Amino acid sequence: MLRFFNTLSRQIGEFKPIEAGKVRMYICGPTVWNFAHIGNFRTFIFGDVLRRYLKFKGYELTHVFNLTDVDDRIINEAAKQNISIDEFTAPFIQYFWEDFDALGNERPEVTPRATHHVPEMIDIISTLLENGHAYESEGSIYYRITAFPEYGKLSKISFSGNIAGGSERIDTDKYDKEDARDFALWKLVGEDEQPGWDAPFGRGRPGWHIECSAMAMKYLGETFDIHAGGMDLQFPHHENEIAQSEGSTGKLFAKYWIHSEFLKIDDVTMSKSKGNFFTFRDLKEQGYSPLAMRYLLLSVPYRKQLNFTFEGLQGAESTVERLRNFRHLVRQAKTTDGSNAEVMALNEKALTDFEVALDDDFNTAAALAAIHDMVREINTVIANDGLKSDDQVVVLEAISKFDSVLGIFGQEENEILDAD
RNA sequence: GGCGGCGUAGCCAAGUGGUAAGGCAGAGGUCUGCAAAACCUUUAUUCAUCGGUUCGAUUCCGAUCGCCGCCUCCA
Repeated sequence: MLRFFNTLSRQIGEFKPIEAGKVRMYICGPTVWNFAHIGNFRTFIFGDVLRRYLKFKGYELTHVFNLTDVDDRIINEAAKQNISIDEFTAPFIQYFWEDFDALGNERPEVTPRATHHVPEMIDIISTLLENGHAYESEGSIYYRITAFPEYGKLSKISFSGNIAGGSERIDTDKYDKEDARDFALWKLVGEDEQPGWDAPFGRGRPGWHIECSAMAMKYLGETFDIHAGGMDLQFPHHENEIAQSEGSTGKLFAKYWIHSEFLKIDDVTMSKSKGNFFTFRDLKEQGYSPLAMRYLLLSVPYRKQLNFTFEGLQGAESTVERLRNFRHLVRQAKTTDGSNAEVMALNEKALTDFEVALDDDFNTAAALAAIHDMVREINTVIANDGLKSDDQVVVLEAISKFDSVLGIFGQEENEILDAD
């Protein structure tokens, strides 16, 4: 029975999809203004494991993973280079998918781009204007938070207690909003200014949050099962998505919310703004393998902060090598007919432990331990007694099952050795 | 100021009211022509500190210290 932590309820509970046997899931993807760093990939790799595990559990999955290809950073960078935002983002989109694939992630069913869904965003904004959840001010459109009493239900942020320590940031807003918390749905853009889209309420460009609402509801419906993303998106991004979506439909937006924790480096959050980040390419150039990076990022459960160190990455490299050697050893083992009860039992136990671990809030650390236990024990059997033909088959099947979820064994590179 | 999380061996890390999974690194050994791989043994009387509850706490409660995050663009 799959159980996991739902940010909405702040509790671990059983997963019950809206429609039996099917899961509709949305995960916030990258803003393609730069190379994604491995902190970003921690979330995306976890999302991939989440995706694969749902399939492992037999669910039919529709997984939407968006690309944000319009925002202030992109507009500014494109302007600096005097090119369109599409020209600016094109290479980063390509790099992103290259890195995403190289790290062993499966492509989601739908990977929409924000700029291709502006009409959908305009529709939602129109609805919000009609039903009083949005208003116009100086040509831009803002969300009226007072019209959505449940605002704050995801992040549990209380606005009654004032933010004495840091409120000056909110109050410095230069726009004319009814309430400091209100956020932009549509930003006014001049006639010649790019990028800009025509809407019934004026030429402009979408706010960040509305993108995800529009893409999620377009492909998954007004209510869907799981919405995931990084911790930092919990507020305000996800809170605002809920406000926009539920404000326009009057229905529950997402039933389960999952947030993955940060990657830290030297005990500080790895982020572009802090400048302390490594991209996939940085590490690749230094000779580290994608499998080791993936292993390292999965070795700590997703709800716990992970401190990135090169010592840890080096260790992951050794560990992955050991796992790959094991598979190779099993494949190569000279077998005799029949089966060994001990191996069969070890195999069963590993599969059970693996599933129990992941059923328990996606405990990848415990799932890996289950694999290691099996590897060690069966290595011993191989060293002492050799392998029976049936053992070989079931063990290879088990590895394949583990890897259908985790993706840490990688491709078979030494097929020549197994050519027989 | 508000809210949340964390503190387990050299490093990463799971976990439970009954006496510490797993991985990496280190040490010794087996195997091997050498090496690699693999295997075996070994590495926390102890789970930040101090109290409390309990027959018994790392696990529950309280306090303290330390670290991190969100409240502002960020996976």
